[in-house]
Amino acid sequence: MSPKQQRGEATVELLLDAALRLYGQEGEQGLTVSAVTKASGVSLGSLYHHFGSIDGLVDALLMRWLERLLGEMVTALERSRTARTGVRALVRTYLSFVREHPAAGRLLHSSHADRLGMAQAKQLRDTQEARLTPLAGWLQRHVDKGEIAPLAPPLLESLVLGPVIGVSRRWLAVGDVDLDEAARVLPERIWRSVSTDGA
Amino acid sequence: MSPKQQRGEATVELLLDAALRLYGQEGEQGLTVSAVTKASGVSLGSLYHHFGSIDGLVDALLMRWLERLLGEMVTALERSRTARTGVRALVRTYLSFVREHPAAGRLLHSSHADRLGMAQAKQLRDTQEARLTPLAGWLQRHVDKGEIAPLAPPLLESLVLGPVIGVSRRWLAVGDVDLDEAARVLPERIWRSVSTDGA
DNA sequence: TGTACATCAGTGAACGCGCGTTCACTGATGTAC
DNA sequence: TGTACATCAGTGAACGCGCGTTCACTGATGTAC
Repeated sequence: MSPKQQRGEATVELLLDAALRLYGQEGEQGLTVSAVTKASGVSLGSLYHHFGSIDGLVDALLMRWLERLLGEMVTALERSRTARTGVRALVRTYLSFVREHPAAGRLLHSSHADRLGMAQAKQLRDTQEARLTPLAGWLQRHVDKGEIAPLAPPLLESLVLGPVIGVSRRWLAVGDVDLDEAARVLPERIWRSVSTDGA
Repeated sequence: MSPKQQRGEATVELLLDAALRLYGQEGEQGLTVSAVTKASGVSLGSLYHHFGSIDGLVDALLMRWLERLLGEMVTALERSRTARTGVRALVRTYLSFVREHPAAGRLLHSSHADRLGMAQAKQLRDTQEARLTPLAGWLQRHVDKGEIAPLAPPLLESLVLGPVIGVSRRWLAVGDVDLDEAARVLPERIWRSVSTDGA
């Protein structure tokens, strides 16, 4: 799957970069074989040599950016000692990632991502295990400590990431939301929704 | 746009129903002209007579179901007196809508919906004005009363609907979440995140 | 009530276009001896 | 260090398929007089 010669890696890089650029400009319908080859300057045959199909290329692109996002989130968590600072850091990390990589953000919210999550849930979890294990572990520790409410993990995930994704999608699609304000306000309110304390 | 003879309405109904059914079974790529005509039994020419294009049909389908969802949410709100019961009712209404109409839920979360929201934000707001005005009014009233935190409306919307959409998407795509548990747990936790009270 | 006529609704063959993919081939790279 | 060779990487013409759309036409409906 991965190139065994140096020039191969450069080609793969050119293709993935061009694909993301196109996705940012044109959306899903911009990701055609001819558009990607033209934008990257790489030949049609090379694309097929490295990715096998256009879906293979898109899957690889998704994986690459999912790994980067998860990597940043794990890093943010590892710097946090309490559950509260951790949750707040997650929220801020996600928002700044999307601000910095809007096209990647769009991609990760797209139906391609859903399709990948559906078709290859197991494979995805294997591939991203290095990222997901620390996340799950951190969560479990703070649930055990009684700081985070003992809900099913998907519910906790939705409570934390749901509003962040909502704001991100809106910022990307409509633009009528202030990311700075969101980064100021959301972390504490989201923390409230998953903490054990309170009302 | 809308049919001027009775039999026209029936045809439109057949087409929209078939399209939703296909979308539920096959996803976006199932929504082709030939698939819709075959599944509906309606001729190709009739489809173009009523909708002008396949995108026109999909847009109409989206509008129809968006209106139904918003309608149910407005109804739920009108039955609620306090901000807390209102927010909780919104959450539960959304979840039961998705449970009852999974294909429509998928459609409303799709990139088609984003595209519509982006391209026609203004037109959408005009078309759905009858639904959106009561929602915005309800929100403003309870912000004024000091029950709901005075945040920008898109942020409030994300805090309330974000987790619900997150859970719905996950239920639709992966299925590893219990909607009953979500309906039990989420309303109160979401309420916490938007209420003025507390920590 | 009857008739003429404009409009609406429905039909399906035909078209062209752009898509993803294949394939036979050339050239570059790295390795074994 | 030199050479032979297997493998990897890159190339682009060609293909076929399914897509959305057009269009000339027939039939049904409703309305005016």
